[in-house]
Amino acid sequence: MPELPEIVNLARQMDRELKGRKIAALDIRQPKCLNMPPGHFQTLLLGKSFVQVGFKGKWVLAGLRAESPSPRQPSASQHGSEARFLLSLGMGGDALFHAPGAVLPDQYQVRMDFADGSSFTVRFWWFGYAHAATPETLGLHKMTAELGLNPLDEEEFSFDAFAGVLEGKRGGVKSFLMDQRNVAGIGNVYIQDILFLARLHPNRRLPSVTQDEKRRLYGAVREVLAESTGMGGLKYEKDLYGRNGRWDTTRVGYREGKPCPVCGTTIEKIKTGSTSSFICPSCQKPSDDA
Amino acid sequence: MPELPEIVNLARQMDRELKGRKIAALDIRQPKCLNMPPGHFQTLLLGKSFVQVGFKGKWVLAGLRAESPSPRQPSASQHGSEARFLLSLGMGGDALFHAPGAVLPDQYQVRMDFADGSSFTVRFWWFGYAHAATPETLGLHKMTAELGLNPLDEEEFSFDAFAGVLEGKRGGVKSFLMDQRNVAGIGNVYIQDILFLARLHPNRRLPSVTQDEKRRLYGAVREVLAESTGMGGLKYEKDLYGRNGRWDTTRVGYREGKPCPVCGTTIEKIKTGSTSSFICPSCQKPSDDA
DNA sequence: AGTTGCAACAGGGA
DNA sequence: CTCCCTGTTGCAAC
Repeated sequence: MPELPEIVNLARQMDRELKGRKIAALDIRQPKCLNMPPGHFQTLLLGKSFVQVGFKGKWVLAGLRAESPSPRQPSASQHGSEARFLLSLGMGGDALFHAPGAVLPDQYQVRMDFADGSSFTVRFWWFGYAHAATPETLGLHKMTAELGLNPLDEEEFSFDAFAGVLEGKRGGVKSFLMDQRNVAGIGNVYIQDILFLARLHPNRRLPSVTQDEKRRLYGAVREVLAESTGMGGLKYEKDLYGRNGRWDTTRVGYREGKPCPVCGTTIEKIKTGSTSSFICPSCQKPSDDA
Repeated sequence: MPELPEIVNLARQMDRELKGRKIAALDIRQPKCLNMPPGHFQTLLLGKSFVQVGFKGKWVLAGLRAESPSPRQPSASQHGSEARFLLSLGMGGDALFHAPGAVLPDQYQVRMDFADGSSFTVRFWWFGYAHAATPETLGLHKMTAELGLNPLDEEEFSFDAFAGVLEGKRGGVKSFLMDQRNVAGIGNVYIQDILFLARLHPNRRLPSVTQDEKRRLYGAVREVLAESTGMGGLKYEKDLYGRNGRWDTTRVGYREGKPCPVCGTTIEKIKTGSTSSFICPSCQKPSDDA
């Protein structure tokens, strides 16, 4: 579940399903994916319950709290009672909920067992992170602290805000959108259809992008991400219950050799920096500077 | 007098000529070339006498001291009595000594008048610096503090030291030698003949440079710089007394269209990054990676 | 299919 | 023909 639409849906499901569940046990099979020694990680999370689950870019951010021994105690006196759980699926993988008694998968990097017998397993295909923090250290968590605009938030991701982040940048349009410090949540899947809809070549230099093209790009980001989010994310990715999404890269992404849905020209796969891009050479012409 | 051979000769002459001379007045016509407000600059240098003059890369470094009011006073008690004068001619210019009564040039950025009526003028063609420091702040002077090996010092610039600085670097051989943090004093004039003698293309990647080629490169650096230093520097540059040097770029530097002195092939002028290079396309073949 | 950190590189400015 | 600073790009690592 790499990119923003999948993360949004996963976080929403986790919020509903995990809220109130108390972490009774932690099975950490790959300590390397943590940001601290396993013992410290356990100390931070064990015995705490999920309060709410949200997202930030490609990260799931969960807030947990220890159940107050005396409910009338003011929260200020509950030292160390709050924690944050931060999850990044990296290049893919899944995060699954298992009802009490359900069969657990063989492979996972981290497993949480809840007090009621249900479980939560996290499996990475490659390079994922299961991090923990306190409210105080959350700001020091670089991978989430420096994330840029949330493209699904209409207030935050206004056209003016988008144009403001673009201001003065000189690189290519693809590397700009994939830099999580600018806009948070776009990866190498959704970028393909975004650039196709905006009719921009991936290597197009930002200084030459016109106001009209900025508008198209802005609209394409919103359209593609909202569309997939509404369809439960990519059809190749699984949600919290192992169900696949319904969105497919129906335009150009990963469709080399097939015809462009607009003009019929054969879609090409090209190398752009260290990543691959899929373009319609007719709809997304390289510019003089691209 | 941009590069090391000219600076070495200038510093040597300044050491002999200026030693003991006391700065009686300072005429600062271009405050931008200083590293502090003119008033502070004057406070540091006025009334002090040159003690010795040396060099570091393309910089002339002079030590000055206030004459001790009581010669038997230990130096530790003479607070603020020492100063450093740092001079960089940038892309060219001259630093001239004028005997008492001599006619001064019309144009200069900084003029020093000495107590005996003699003078010293500094003129930049472009971007030069006349800086001052105390013994305490000298280490904070980034432009001189981070300079690398002195290629004219046989002890310091041993082949092993040279190979040590090369170790692990992955860029091109020209940008390596022109980076003053590696070896200090080589600019775009001497680099041309150095690379020609070493038979290396400017863009040759360091990881592919063989031990033999490293030896050739090391020898070429020493040979070219020592040769020019012994001839008083470049024939287009002037020394402290306005006299030109005798060294010319006799091999390939700035000789596009003329024949290579070794094989007769026509010398080419090529763009290498942001600087120009002059090569014999036959003697300095580009490698697979260059 | 991702992110970091570093080295190398390019552009603008003094 | 110089240098510094900044942003960008490429590479290796996890």
